[in-house]
Amino acid sequence: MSKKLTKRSEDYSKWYNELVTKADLAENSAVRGCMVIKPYGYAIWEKMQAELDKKFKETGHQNAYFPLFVPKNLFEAEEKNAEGFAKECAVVTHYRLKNNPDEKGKLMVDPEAKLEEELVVRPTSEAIIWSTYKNWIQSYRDLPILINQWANVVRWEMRTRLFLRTAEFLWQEGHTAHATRQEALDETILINDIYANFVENFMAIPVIKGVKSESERFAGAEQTHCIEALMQDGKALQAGTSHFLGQNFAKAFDVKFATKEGKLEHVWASSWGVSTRLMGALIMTHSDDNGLVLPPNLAPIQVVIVPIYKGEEQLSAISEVALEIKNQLLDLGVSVKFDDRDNVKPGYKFNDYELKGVPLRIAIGPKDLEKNQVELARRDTLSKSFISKDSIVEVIPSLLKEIQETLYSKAMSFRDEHISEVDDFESFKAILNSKGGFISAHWDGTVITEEAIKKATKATIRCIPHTSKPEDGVCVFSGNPSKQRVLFAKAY
RNA sequence: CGGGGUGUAGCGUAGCCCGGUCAUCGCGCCUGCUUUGGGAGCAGGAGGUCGCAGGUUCGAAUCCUGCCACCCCGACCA
Repeated sequence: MSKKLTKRSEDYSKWYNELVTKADLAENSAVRGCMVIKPYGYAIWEKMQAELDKKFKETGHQNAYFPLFVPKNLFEAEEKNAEGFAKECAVVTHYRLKNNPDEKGKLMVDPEAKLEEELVVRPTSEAIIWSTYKNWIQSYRDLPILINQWANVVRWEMRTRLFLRTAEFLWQEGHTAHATRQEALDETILINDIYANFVENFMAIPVIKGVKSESERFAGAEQTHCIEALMQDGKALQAGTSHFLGQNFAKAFDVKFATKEGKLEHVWASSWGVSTRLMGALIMTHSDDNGLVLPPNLAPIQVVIVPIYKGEEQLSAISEVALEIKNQLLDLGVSVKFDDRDNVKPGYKFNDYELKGVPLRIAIGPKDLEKNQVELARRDTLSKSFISKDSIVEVIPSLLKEIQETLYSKAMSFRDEHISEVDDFESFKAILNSKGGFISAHWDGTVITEEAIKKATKATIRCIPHTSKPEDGVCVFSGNPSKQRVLFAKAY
């Protein structure tokens, strides 16, 4: 196995796969289309979870948990939703195995143990949750219901990719019920804003907020709000979605409530989610040929201290200083690792922590002890400098903050450089195939045109941005009149 | 599900056309010594049903058939 990563510019997919496995985030599982998230990767996910969970609770949401299995008759209740997910459902049909009489030591599915009602492994939980909400809601006094669950879901995708599209993935899904249309709409937008703030401020990934076109909308939703990010290869990635479900699920599951006036009405709903796919976005937005680059807010290790020494004596002298620094930083809430492993050399450690994206590295050797200094290296810029040992406590926290901001603004300028305003289809195709990124173009609003563009270019409408101003123009494909620009891109 | 490719030690691989000391090499792992300011060196060592099941043959990693898995490109998707 070569020590260096494949270069990003040479083979983007290969670079990505190597990075994910070599940085110890995750690996392919022996189970088809599934992945194993390793401790280092999971630590990052946990930080993301904690931050999001805090935001949900601050806005009045509660966590709960619903079953993994959805009886088929419940699943099919909301027709559009069922239809949208039908092709990718794993289904439990039996509940027992038995010894295979023809092959010793082998098991077989017991044909006697066939389930009368098949169980769908949830690809999303609207059905099971709404069948439950039916029992929880009688009056306007029971509303709103603001519930989130952290769970795994299964979608039997044809082709999978670490973090971005696995057969099983972890996510949070919120499911809310409201008395009025407006309240449900407000919730939908509130959550999309929470997602945007989280992804921008914590993950340092700039996003575009908008709504999906009809054909890209969640199955069973009236409106799908989303945040769209741009990866370094010029492809877009849907980073989160928040759906306004109207009364579709309430009608499908017959969920009604008595209003103040004593009338019976169907409740209004939203659902929303982000998944471990965000890990993919994190990796693809910031990383380089040396490996992962983690924003300090999400880095499980923010600072690593590497000693450089000959012999026991030097090591113990350096350790003393290193541990003093470590404790000072821990007191400031900075997570620090002192790597005093003796079986690998400093150069190995330097490369290893660069691969793992640790934002700051402190190296301490005998020369530094003499000069009362340390060597400080930034992961994002790969630059090194010497700072006085006594200034560490001031420098590090502000530097971590600076790195966080630098990563964001770097990603932001890359993103902005890759939004092209285009008015004819030839340039549309040319730009899409040369520099990629988002293409802001007029669209006549029809599904037919959207389909035709997708067929011709593989680009889809990522969203109709909230910032898109009304502007008269003609559709880049059909030449029909258009009222505003939308964003196209090739997407993951 | 269509088109292409791959399966050899924990990882990455050579060998396959042309069957016969062919199981190769690198990384990693173990032991010892020397090393330590950007992926250490030397010496010794452990580790393999050559994806699975059949077949052809005196003899199969190599040829044939079937199956399985994975990867890439389409269709599908967060």
